[in-house]
Amino acid sequence: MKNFETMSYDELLKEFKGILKANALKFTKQRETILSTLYNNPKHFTSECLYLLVKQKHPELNIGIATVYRTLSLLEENGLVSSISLGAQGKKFEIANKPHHDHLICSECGKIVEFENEQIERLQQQIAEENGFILTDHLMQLYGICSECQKKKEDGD
Amino acid sequence: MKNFETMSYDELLKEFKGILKANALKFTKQRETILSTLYNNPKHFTSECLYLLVKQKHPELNIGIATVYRTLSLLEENGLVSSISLGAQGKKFEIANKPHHDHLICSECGKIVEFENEQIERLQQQIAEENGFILTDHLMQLYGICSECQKKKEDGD
DNA sequence: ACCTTTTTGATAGTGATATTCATATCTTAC
DNA sequence: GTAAGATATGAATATCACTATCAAAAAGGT
Repeated sequence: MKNFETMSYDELLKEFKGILKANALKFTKQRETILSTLYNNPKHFTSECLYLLVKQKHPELNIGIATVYRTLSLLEENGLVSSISLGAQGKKFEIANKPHHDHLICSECGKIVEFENEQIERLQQQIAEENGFILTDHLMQLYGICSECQKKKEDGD
Repeated sequence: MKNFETMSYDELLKEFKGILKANALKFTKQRETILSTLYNNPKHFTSECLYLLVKQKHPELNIGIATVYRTLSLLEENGLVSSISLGAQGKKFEIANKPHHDHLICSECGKIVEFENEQIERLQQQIAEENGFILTDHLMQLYGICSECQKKKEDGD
């Protein structure tokens, strides 16, 4: 898979158009708007949340929720967007123009901190090999209480 | 949270009764049967799958799917069972009387291999600390293709 | 601009899980 | 052991996130 790290929006868009052409798919306002919204808001969106934002910022498009789901799947399949499944809080998407990273999540306030650790990645690779697996992906989420919420708790007591 | 590792069934049951009493909940045949079924079948169940097994083994209970969901939630909230969310293949539950472990999952056939790696655990702890978090939990799932599915793919081509 | 193909939004459908409610079952107090 | 008061149950229904369907609209090669 291509590496989209630190790509500018123009480069990303060019990449997207290439993918569309290669698959005989069409470049539409809706698809472009979803991509640019994700690019300009580098945070974690649920499908619903992204739908509401696009609807609000671009009412003339009259975008449908189905298109958001379809486009997110398309983008994810082609590696332009990545997703994480947070149990109760649903599935969240983010633009994949950042280096690979995992997530540290505050159970109290939902704050997400991104991190990256090569040593863990190597160990994961090793574990997969030891079990005869070809590693294709992984999910690592650390849950805890962030410093702010720790303070709040102390004050509360 | 209490540590339920390598607990015998009697101990587990005593623990469960204690939890029920503490919350003014009742000890019922259904709840007991679900706990014992999980204990005696140390594998990963979907709710549906567990429902079918209990229904088959204990037809006299005439258990309802709603009770299975309710009981699994209750057990999970109290740490007696743990779950993992596999995107497409649903949520799976297992009894939590085993040492802590993570999961290596085959994306093709859904096979789950359990593993444990102290070095990764230590690194996770360290990452949380560096970010000012108190680590309470983590989720680590490695996705790949198991050796059997690798063979099948080769034969198919 | 035309013609073919793909995309769209609205709507209905799906599957997993949650809720409702009348009845059944448990626990406690006696 | 039994009655009284509580919670739990199963069946049915509702909900939620997501997917499929379909007629109308838009894209893009010519």
